[in-house]
Amino acid sequence: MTEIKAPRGVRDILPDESWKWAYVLNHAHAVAGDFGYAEVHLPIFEHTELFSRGIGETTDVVEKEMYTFTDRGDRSLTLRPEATASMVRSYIEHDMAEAGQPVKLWCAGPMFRYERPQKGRYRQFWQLDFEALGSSNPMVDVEIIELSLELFRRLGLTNLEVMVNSVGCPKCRPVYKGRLMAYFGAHLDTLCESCVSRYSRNPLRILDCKNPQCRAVTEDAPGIYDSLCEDCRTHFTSVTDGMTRLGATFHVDKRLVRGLDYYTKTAYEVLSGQLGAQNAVCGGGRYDNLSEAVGGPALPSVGFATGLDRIILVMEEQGCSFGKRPAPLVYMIAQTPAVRTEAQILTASLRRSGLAVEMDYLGRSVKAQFKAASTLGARFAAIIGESEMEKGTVSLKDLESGEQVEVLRHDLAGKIRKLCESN
RNA sequence: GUGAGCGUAGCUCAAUUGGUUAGAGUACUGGACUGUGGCUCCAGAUGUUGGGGGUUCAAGUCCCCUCGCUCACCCCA
Repeated sequence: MTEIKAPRGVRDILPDESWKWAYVLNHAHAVAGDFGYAEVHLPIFEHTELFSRGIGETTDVVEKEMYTFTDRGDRSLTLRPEATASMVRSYIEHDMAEAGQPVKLWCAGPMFRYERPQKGRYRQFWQLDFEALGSSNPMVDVEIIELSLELFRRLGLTNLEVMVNSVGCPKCRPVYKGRLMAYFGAHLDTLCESCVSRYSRNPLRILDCKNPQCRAVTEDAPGIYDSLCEDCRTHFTSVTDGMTRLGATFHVDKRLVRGLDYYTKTAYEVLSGQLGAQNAVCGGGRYDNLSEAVGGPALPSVGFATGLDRIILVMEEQGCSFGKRPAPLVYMIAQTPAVRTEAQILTASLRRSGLAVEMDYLGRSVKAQFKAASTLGARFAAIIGESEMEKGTVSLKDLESGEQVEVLRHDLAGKIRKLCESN
């Protein structure tokens, strides 16, 4: 029998790494609290229709990256490739319009896209997703962007680039699209093969092609600002003004477009040079028409998603702190086989008083148990041997200072606490 | 889906123009130190060389297929 391995593009987050994930998630919880976003837990699969209609039939995500399957009830279901559509679905389904607007929600969890794995890109990857639903106020756009930046600030990330743009709305985007097509139509022979196909499907995407020849052409392409309608123009100005007021550093990038159809007005990305080709740590923007696209009421909203795997990758490359790796406070050492049962009783009683305690189950030598205590990063070793057994005591060694005291068994937890406080 | 590079012990890597029993470091276990960690020394255990086929007297090494990993295109978090 051949060894079964994890499927391509998915991975195990093992103890060496999982504590770092917890660190980042803790900060996400804290920031969400400070900004007034409530956590929700959404399903990992939805009706395929939610994504095909919400994200857009002709997007790459829907066309070739979804994990779609039929269940036993013959329903077409899809592992979520992103969370925004589910958020909107949930808002509509639970009539959140009744609550004060905007409704501010966030969630964390795995997303699934069938793509060729590479640095910072997995088939199952975690996103933190924040959404403010039910407001068209540009100040909410500013809050969303500031929220993402504050999270990165608290995590100690540096050298991030914030790119902002407006992608217009159904009123003015067609106008811009027309102007783009008129422009690119005259340059079709110089564009790369995929840009030629983009020309007919979604000419805006030609703008972020990395091909040098295409870039040269897009350099002189008409910018979207001249085509924006009054509403989109003032909205965009309000957003950039708001960010400037908050002291945020950002670049207006007229090439920034989105691969998902639902974006309107504000689009933004946070980039890091540490991620290789997959350089987006965070992406988001406004999506005033997503709700209607999936059959809901008008619901102007703005939000962002950030990749947890990528955040951690960048943090590691930048040498950011993840706090302290969890370690036992006390390692219980049994000198002889005869006192092992006693060691377990002591371990249990310390744990019941809320202390992190570890002990040996391999019957290893005292020396090896001390070694394990050091390796695990325990602050104290509690030693119980024949003489302690007789006297009803435990020896307690501070592994940092090397000092050792002998205390009565029922004083052990108190003594440990006292030593922790005085230091 | 396309392209390039790479698969040897749990991990990081050796192994001459193809050459006989595939090694070292690290980690692990034990000992030196029979009740005390980090340092040092000694000993022990560990492999279908990713899998399959071919060439050859002989394959970890060369060829083909396959699987996987990595990076890039594409797309995005």
